[in-house]
Amino acid sequence: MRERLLDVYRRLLAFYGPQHWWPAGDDPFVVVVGAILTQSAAWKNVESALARLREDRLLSFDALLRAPDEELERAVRPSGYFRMKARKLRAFAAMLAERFDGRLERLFALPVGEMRAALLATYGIGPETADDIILYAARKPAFVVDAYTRRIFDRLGIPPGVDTYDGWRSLFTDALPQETALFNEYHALIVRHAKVKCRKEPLCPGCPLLDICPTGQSRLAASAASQVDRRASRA
DNA sequence: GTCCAGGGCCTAC
DNA sequence: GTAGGCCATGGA
Repeated sequence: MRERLLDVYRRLLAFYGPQHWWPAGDDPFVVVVGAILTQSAAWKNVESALARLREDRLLSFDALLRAPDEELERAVRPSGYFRMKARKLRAFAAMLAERFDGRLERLFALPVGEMRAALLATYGIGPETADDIILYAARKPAFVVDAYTRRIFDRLGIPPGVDTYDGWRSLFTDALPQETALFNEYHALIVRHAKVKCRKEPLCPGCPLLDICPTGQSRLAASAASQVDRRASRA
């Protein structure tokens, strides 16, 4: 499995190049806020919400704690689900204040398993957002599984042991070397690939995974066959 | 007008 | 334990 997963990774990296997701140097607190705001939202809308939060000087845990509901909601509005997301941001800030003296580095100093448990116990942080935060903000190895990951690997005929979030996650974490940089780039490449080629209505011609993808091959075979049919019926 | 985007919570069965 | 509804804006 390790070689299959690395093969997919190498193909995607060669085709799309590095994605530069949340590079080192980005403020980890902003990365956490972005991870929450991006839940079921387009990244462009998240950027506009982050810009408003920055303008309103709300990008700190104590500002998130103190800001009136309306102010916080107005700032995060562009990212959608704005009432829920304002509540989630405040819940994260409250957790940080209560358990870690408001210091992100204390949360991030925990062993990954404990950090993940603390995040999952926080309102609004589910498994994907928790792994997002561990990987891109704390910069420790956690593989982020999203709907794109499931779709792409399902089409590749690479199923998880169990069809749950943790089942999908261990498909990767059990087989791959535990390297933050690898997990970071792999997830970003999966998202890119899902947007460019492996969409709900996939664009298989020219796909870098085509020769290892049974779904893509059968699609192309079917479309080639239907072209032959059309030519035959015209003749 | 319809669909979807870097999910998670809550309720009902 | 899980299927289904709900949360909501902005761009294609």
